[in-house]
Amino acid sequence: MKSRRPSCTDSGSESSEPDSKSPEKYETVTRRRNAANARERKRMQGLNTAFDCLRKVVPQWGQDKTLSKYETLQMALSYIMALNRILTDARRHNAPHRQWLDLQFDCVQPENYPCLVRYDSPTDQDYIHSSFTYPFDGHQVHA
DNA sequence: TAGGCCATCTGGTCCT
DNA sequence: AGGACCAGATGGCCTA
Repeated sequence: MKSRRPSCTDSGSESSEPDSKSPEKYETVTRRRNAANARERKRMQGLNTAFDCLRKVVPQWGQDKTLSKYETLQMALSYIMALNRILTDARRHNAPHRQWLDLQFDCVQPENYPCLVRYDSPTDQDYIHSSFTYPFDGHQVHA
């Protein structure tokens, strides 16, 4: 995790000038602003923690570079749709053998990444690739 | 150097 | 009144 923002002081509010007519009011405004900044920082950190959790669950091709927030959301969306499709197809084909369903879930387990899937056959490979369509091109979601 | 991504600050709005 | 959430602005870091 990068630590940033060396140019701005941690306390913030240097740039803005609260009403300086009353020193007390100035202090109150400054204190509240700093508190709000701290809360916002904490909130964003929580959000980033959530993104990190999501990145761990979501497939990630090529581990050299972490997904951006936008990419993570897109990937999560695509991942959910892929899983949903697997379930739908299982129902449609009446899934006579639970083994089949297990195989599909096996194929999209995160621990199998970055390859994404464990291919048992060329057919499986095609199926999963068609199920999982993260839109690297143009950030479009293909349903 | 430009563009992408990000952290932080800030003011506004809504809710408790 | 104060906290949570949000979006815009700003500036730093990194990579092609």
